[in-house]
Amino acid sequence: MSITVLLVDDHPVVRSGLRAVLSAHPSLTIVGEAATGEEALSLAQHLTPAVVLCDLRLGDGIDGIETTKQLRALDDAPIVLMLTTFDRDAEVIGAIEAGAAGYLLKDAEPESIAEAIERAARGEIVLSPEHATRVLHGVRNPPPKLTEREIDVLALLATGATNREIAKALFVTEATVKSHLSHLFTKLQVDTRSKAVHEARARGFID
Amino acid sequence: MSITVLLVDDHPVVRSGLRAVLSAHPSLTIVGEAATGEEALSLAQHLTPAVVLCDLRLGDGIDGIETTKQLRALDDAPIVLMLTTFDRDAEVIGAIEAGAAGYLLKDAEPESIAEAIERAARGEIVLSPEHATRVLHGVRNPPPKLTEREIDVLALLATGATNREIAKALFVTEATVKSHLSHLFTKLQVDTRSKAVHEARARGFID
DNA sequence: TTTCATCTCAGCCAAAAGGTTGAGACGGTC
DNA sequence: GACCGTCTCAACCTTTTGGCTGAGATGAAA
Repeated sequence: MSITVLLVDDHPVVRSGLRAVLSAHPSLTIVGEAATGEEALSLAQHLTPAVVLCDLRLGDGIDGIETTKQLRALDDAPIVLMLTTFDRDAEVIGAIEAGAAGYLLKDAEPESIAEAIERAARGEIVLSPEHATRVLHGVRNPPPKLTEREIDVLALLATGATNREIAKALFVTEATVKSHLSHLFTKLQVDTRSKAVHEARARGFID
Repeated sequence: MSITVLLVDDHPVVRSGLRAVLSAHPSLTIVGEAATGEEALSLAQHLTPAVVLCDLRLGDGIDGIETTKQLRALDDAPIVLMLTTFDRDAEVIGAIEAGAAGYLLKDAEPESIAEAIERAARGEIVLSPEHATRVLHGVRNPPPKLTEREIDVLALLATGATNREIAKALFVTEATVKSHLSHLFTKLQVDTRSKAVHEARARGFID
């Protein structure tokens, strides 16, 4: 009995590569490909694959995390494995929270990708030791929840904006910006704007 | 007469994808694959491919730019096409300066990748209109040359370090750090450390 | 030799950033 | 109604940053 797999990646070349690599395994059958999250959801409903291999970044439209959430909410919910180029703490944790059964790096060997799919299909959680550690750590030290306004400030901060510029852009006073910044610093455990940007980047809050 | 192509990418999946996509074109013949720059140089000498399709980032070892330089210095120098996920000004210009005949984004359609190889093999320069514009712009506005010490400071700056921390790390006084920063600001045409980091990132000086 | 770039450092001053405390308004929740 | 989180703002103060000018040491290049 072959495991049915749906590939989701916005890069045609990567899809072809995965298809080439995985079709060498008789235990896997690729039943479809999607380039966007929307397409993935539509195809998953029609094809009811056992496993969806989904890129975290999907160009336009909904992202991999959101796609995963919606896939897992389907009636015949497939097992979802996230595939990505980089590994960021916040994203790994986000993927697991969204219902993904695992998180794979694209530079993995073809063998280990196939093996991961098989293990996931058997109901196992597939994480590298480092990822597993970080997910557990993330559960113990949950990432701080930033408010909408704080994220607004953070986004502008990352562009190098001064408090005055941020204030003007958000239609508030500098005092308000400083207040948000103070909270951000506390939540991110830093004491300068530059460190805040660095930390936020490391944690995956910004790109 | 088929165009011989050598694939260079550190991701096995991407190599398989390119092979699958390009082997559909009878005018192209893939004669080899390499996962590192060193391997690429060795194979290029033995296989003398007409075109080398080379990823810009190659994990460990020498990077795509350096690989390109060395490939172009060979006796039977192949035409080099850079393949990359992101497009950064400094990298596009760097690739062209290193002797690459073009710069392709990985999310390109398979058709356009094959077409680009054919055009490059005919001696054309393959750049998207936006890239061409930016390369020309880069020639008119050459990117500022940063000194070693300035890059040291920049690297620490990007981690959110204060002047005092940078000074301590580099075994100089804060005055010296401020001096380097002043020069950096002038060269990057910014006026705050945060903007400097943002600008340096945008220009590809740091990741 | 002279010139030039680089790296180093100093002092001065104004502007920006950061810490602290406190507080009003609003909406949702218990 | 009381409580809490969020967003908003203010005053006060210290530290950090950035602009400016100037300058000594070194080494490479013209």
